[in-house]
Amino acid sequence: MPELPEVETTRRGIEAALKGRTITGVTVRNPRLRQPVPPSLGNKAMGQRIDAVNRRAKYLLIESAGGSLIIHLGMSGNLRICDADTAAAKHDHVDILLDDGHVLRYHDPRRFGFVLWADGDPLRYPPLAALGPEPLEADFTALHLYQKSRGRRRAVRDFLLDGHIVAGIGNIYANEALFVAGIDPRRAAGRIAQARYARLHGALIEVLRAAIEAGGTTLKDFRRADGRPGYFQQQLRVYGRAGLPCPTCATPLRREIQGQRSLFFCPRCQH
DNA sequence: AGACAGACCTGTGAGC
DNA sequence: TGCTCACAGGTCTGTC
Repeated sequence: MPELPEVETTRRGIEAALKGRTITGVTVRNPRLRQPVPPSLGNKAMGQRIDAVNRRAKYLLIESAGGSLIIHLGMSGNLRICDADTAAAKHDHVDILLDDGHVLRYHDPRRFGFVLWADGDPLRYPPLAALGPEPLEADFTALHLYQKSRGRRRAVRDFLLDGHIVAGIGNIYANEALFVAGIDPRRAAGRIAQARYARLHGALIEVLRAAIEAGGTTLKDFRRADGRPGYFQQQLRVYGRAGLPCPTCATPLRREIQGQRSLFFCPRCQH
């Protein structure tokens, strides 16, 4: 499910229910996530008062003075706020219990996500420390993209998916932004001119902002914390639309497999 | 250093 | 109805 807009939508949806609350317990129904839920998670989290709910790339950081929960939603995860007595459904793997009788419930059919605990600054957790800039923060610039791309022979779509270059871009929004910028997703990243990276930089920001505004994209699994879907799928220009007319020139959109993942693009508008 | 395949999982829809 | 196959929003690990 979740790329940056979906994780940010989730963050906004759970923040008010968590902030200022104290964790009173953790229920783990199935610890076998992509990284196993640590046995010590409950003891570490118990009694901690939640100060902030932050996001870095696609990671959610639920922070307290004594440490932080680091939650990743993988491909099919979601988080909901519900009452403690709400019956658990299939794939509801972890509950974080709160002192007001609510529960933060982690649901993930494919179990590609995880729930961890970091004792210190969660940004020092190695996968987080290695990430590139946040695309909606000021340190993400067109120049950064251009400079990082020099000498790279990989396709620009795969370059955008690399979190070390820019954080949080997944396959949907990489495809969408490349369409908006008029760039062929198969083109080598190192062979795109600086002016075109300026367009791509603007397109990424525009597409991500619009998707957050719409509450994310729900293709299948994604739900906001209150259970509602996102609505950005209605604004997708190319993703999942192979064979349908290009919104600009009406040429049928094309789908190709590259690096084991689908590309969607207009063969006429993108070069 | 960088590029790529493979691994981890379950569910769904298409085609037969 | 039921089987098999392809495919899905991510990212870590290992190999060349």
